Amino acid sequence: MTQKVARILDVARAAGVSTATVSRAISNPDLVSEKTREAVNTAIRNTGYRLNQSARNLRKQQAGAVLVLVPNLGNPFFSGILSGISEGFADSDYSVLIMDTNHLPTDHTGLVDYFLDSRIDGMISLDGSLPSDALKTFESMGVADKIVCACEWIAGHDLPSVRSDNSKGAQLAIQHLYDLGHRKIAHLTGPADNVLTHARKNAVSRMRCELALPMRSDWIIRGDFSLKSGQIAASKFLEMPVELRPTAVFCASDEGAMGLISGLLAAGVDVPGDVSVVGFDDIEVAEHFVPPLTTIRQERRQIGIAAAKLLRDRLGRAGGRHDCPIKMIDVALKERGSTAPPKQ
Amino acid sequence: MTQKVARILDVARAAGVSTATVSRAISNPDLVSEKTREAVNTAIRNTGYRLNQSARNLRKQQAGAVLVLVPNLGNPFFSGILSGISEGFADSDYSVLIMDTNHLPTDHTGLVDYFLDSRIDGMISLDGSLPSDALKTFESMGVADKIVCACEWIAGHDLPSVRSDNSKGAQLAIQHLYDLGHRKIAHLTGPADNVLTHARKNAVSRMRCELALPMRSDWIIRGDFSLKSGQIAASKFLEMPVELRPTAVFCASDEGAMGLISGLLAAGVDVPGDVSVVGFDDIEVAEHFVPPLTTIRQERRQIGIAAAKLLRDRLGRAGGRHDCPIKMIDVALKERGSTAPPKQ
DNA sequence: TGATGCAATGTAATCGATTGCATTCTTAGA
DNA sequence: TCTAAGAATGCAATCGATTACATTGCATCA
Repeated sequence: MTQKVARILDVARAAGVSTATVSRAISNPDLVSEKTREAVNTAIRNTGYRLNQSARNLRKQQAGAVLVLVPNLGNPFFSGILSGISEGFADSDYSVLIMDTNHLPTDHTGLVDYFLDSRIDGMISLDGSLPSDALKTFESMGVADKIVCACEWIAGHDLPSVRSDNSKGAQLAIQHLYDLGHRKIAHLTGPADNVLTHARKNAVSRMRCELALPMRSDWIIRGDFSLKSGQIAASKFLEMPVELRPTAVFCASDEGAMGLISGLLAAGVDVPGDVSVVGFDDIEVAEHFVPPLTTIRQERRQIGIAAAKLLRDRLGRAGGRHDCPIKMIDVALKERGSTAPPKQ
Repeated sequence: MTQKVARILDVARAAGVSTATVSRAISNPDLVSEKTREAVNTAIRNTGYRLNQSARNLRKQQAGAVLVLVPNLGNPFFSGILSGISEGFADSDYSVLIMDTNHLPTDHTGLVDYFLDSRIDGMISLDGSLPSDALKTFESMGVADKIVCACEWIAGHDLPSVRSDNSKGAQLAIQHLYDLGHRKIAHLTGPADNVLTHARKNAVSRMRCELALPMRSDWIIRGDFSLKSGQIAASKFLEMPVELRPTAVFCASDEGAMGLISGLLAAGVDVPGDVSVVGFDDIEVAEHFVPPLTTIRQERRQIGIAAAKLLRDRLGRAGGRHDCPIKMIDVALKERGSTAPPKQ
């Protein structure tokens, strides 16, 4: 009843060749003759043969899996990237593991084990705050060249990475507000220790100089990308004397922007009537929000695909090479309903 | 320089025992003497030995991984469940793969391959809409008893599952509105073909009878759990003649509720002043929304942990048994700012 | 004609752990 | 003192694919 699954030997017998030939027909079709290849394929079909990944992995000394490290799975921003990564590995022999760094002990010991246990061959980190210790361990284990970053990157370590053009994004946002006529422009930042926060904040500062915009220190509002921090920003806004309030806020994340807008609307401050708001990310809900959010679109799926490609390249190679490509993905302004010219 | 990683044989030599003993010391400590066990452990520490999972998997004819099937990774509702599942497998030798069914071909062929290729030993599906064909294939392959459902379940198939007490949730919501004084209560449903939609809608109907609530067919608003469908529901609401409008809406999802509220607020209908809204799920943003959302809390993390436990039990057993436990997780009403007594 | 090279295929070792069976050692009971 | 049972351990086959190396067959060229 429970018929045994076919092994490579069964295929070999059915095709009248050796297991070596079957193996080659599968992984290196060029090495076998046209005729044999067909015989093998027929035999595979007839026997219902399926390659045993464990056996292959053992023999090839690989794990057949890669790990994606996500700072917070609950953040909808990451789904598109994961989707792209999955797609990028779909036609490969790698499985994609996903892990939330929130669920990891803070020292990331468990993570190191994954490599050590040869459960994964490589890693894509969407988390720029990997502890330096963990990275050093990876380096000493010789697997550091099997790690790539996406979206965020890790300051002080030369890891290949794929990222959006954050400077350009911030530039586009400020320029858009400027073109609408805004001059008093505030910035809601991300968390203090985040690389994206710096990149975006610096670009904002540069634009401020360039366009000779007025500046007040409380127009830099510290946030952390979250909805909640947006609401807090709203109360800070409301505390400002009316004449000192900015007429526009560029937020480093869509969630922050949405929280801010909710808070402002609830207090009777109209968006975009009284204040214009620009977000960053273009997460799914952005265009369904009320008002629909003007934001900087990140091509999340593309970032994922590019990161997958980058890692696959490195997995293929012998390793040891220490180049560190940085792939920049373009961003674009999505003009929607949350921005308008300032009241004069 | 690049020292070879220690194999079990190296440990055996260092401890002065056979590989069999080392293996037993690791996987079945009871079988070896106290003394040997210590010697082996010391040897493991000294050699820096790490078990090679591929080798173990090959020998034990297992994959060492389970797959979690998510209908839509972009939906923040699932993150807590994933977190629970990860936690439930943290102390096991299983890796957790996560896959979004959106990225799968609609016939789920790729999925079937995962089992066939012995890349996974079992599966947790958060998606109740797995095609029957795929399930039949699993049955004929004899792996159907390695599948459990969580949150959603699959109508017409006897799979073990973990789910929230949806009826109770709906009951609590309606009762809460009733207690506040509402009688004209509408229901924003989920997508038509979803098991949760039915469970919640049926419970609503039952409560309507029980409490002798008035009923109009347009008080059942068809939605699909999404933010957008909430906004659409808002326009439907606004189209109703004022005297026929419900004074409260129970939504089958938080996102739907949030979309609805946004739509209503934008049109000048106050929540909860003019209409009370109750959600379902208690996703993270719910309590940060404006107004904070009254909702039915699902213990997502617990669901995940329970599902992991259920699957681990079945992975341990020989298989073939055809019991089908259903674990019900309790829900609770979270009273927040989106509900209030109706205007009289 | 014989040597040479290349393409196609086969043989068998190998990856590293697990485990059925055999063996040795202990200890209790007769 | 001898036997038997049970505990502890070792030996060696095994999981299923890959691949270094060996072999065969054929075409080409001097």
